[in-house]
Amino acid sequence: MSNFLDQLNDIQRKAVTHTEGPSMIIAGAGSGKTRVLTYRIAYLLSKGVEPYNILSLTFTNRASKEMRNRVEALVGGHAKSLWMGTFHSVFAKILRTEAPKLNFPQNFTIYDTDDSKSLIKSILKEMNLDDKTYKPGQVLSRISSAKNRLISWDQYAKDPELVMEDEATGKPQMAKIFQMYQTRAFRSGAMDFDDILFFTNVLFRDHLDVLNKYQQKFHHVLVDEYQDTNLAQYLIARKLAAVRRNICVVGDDAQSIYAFRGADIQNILNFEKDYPDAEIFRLEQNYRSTQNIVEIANSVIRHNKAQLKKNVWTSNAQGEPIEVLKAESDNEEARMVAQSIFEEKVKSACRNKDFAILYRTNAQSRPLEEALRKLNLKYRIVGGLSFYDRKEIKDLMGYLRLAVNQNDEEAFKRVINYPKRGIGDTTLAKIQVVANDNGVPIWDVVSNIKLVLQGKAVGEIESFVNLIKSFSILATAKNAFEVVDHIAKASGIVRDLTADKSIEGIGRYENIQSLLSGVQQFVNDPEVEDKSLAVYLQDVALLTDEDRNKKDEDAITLMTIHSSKGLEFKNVFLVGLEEELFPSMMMTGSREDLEEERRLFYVAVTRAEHRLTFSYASSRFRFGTVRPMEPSRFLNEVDAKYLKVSKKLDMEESSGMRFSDQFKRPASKSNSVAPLQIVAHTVSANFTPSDVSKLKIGLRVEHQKFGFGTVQDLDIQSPDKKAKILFDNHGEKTLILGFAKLMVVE
DNA sequence: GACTTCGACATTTTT
DNA sequence: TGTCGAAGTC
Repeated sequence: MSNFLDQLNDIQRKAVTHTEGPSMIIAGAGSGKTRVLTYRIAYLLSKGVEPYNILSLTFTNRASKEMRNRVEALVGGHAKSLWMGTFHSVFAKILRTEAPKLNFPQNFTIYDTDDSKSLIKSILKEMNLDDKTYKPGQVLSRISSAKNRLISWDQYAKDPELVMEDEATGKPQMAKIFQMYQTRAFRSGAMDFDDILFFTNVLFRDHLDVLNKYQQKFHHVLVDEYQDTNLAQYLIARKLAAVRRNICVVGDDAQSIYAFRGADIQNILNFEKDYPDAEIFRLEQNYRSTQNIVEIANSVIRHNKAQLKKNVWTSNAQGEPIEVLKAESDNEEARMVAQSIFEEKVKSACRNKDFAILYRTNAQSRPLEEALRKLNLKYRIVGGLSFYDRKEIKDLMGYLRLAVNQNDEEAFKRVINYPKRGIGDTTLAKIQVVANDNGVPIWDVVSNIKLVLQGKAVGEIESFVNLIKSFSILATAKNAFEVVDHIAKASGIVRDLTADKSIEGIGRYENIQSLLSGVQQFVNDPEVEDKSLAVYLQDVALLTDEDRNKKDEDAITLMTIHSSKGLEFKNVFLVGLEEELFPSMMMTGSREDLEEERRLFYVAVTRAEHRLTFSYASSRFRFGTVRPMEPSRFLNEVDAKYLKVSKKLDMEESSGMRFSDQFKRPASKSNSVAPLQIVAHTVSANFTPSDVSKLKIGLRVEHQKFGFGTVQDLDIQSPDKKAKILFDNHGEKTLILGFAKLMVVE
């Protein structure tokens, strides 16, 4: 028992053994955070705490699965009864038992984002609103962020500030849509992702007996990735820990990258205020990466203002410099990356799975895939189009959901006419109107369809209703696999798919088979007690794709930086380091947004153990055309002494040059594909950079590389002072004055 | 009601 | 690029 404590450094051990009272572990990247968490749980168990009295919350299924495995490795079987999972899965489970208290059915459906959007679309249509002003995605994220802040629709409608914002953006009906959305979801017996957290809060607020039950139950509450909690999650954790006060949060403010989803970095920054008696542990030694990588990460994150004090260091080797690949196009970038992986594999006998390619957006994966395929390098893509997003899977899931919860409107609309049974939009619209007018679920209308309609549709609907009824009866009687197997056939989906002999058709059929084998696994899993379809659906609704193909095949990993959080690789390629792509165009507006992008960059860099490679291209296929790209400002922020540029550079004297200047290129005049002509500028002999304060709008200036130009605009308020300059030969550029050297021409 | 065609459109991150 | 919706046709 004490032996496993020996595997920890001093601070780690203190963090593990300090079990009474609140504590916060600030865990720098690669500092053994998961190890501390799992050892802490193992330590608690060894002290006699029962596993079902420990609640451990994570953000991703992957993290919770990994933690469970590692705890199990330490303490064996009784790790199984730990309450360990994502916020969403743990509280969906609790809500399932407490659902009647909130007037939700026990078998409530969980709407995914598509369901939510589709519901919003129908509401817009019914309200006769234009879905161009009210973009469903935007409406949803507005509703979502309200719920993350625990604002209900009626509070929303009463909030003058929110209403004014909506009026200012030309969306006065937003509050009404919000109301309709909640009403309809409720009527469908459905919660979306945000509702799970929102209604957990409602449950704990309105039913103190329930809150008390769980407060007594959970002697210890652990929260991983605390910097990513939103208000709803924060309050849940705080309430649950309010009585016993054994709350331990782990996080790294430098890795907070989910503000767009309502995460509030203040939660971690204010922990000490919330719990003045909290013990704080700082894990600052990085065991993962080389010195170069750690230092380059530090040098970038230093540009951020809001941070907790910490000093990440490592005793690892210096390591290789960070290589920078400079390409003409996205395709060339991809080829260079693939080539580099190929060579490194030969050189250092690495395996495919030692490599990861990280990018900002999923769309960037295509050229990379192509290049890897050409070199016969095996890869796998994490994220992107999920298995569960595929049409055929959604169709089948629609039937399954209906079998469990007939009020599920989105499922109903999805399958009522698939496979085709002659029930079209017109009929559906009529039914919808009746349902709305009477405030009842669609199902109530269709099961009494004769009262509403006549004609040939009636027969079709009746047989559909009977079909679903038979599924529903089956669903309570048999296990999930038997039910799904039957429904796949009886619904006609299998027949429809097997009729299609095209390659895609066969693929779709295979996906159905693959879903079936997933259900089989679920049924065969000895840890699953209740093998009903209802439980299966609850599980699967919160699952993402990664959780399926967990096979550790030997493949290069391609993924977004976001999904790389928490992982590590020997060799990391961070690609697409270009302005407007990374940092993303949408994130350069405010300092907060830009800082989040910088943290994202930090996360990417710190995934690497030995070797880190940056790459960027000077043109990229985006928005349907080839567009010229500028190197990312982040390249200018890293300390140049750690970098090694591999491609030949623009010939330039190194004397007095900052590395960052190497990344500057003239702007192209048009969006043409042609490589850019670099017009060299010979610096005047007397060139001495002028002080920033000398700059004024309208003045003539000289730049080392861009030559002469006129100052158009100045921004010396913000931390990175900028000047917009119209160069005679290079067009307009916005320069960061910290790097660009400008001389005022007298 | 089903199927086709065309044009507009937008492309950040995810439980 | 590829998806989606609207409009037109059978």
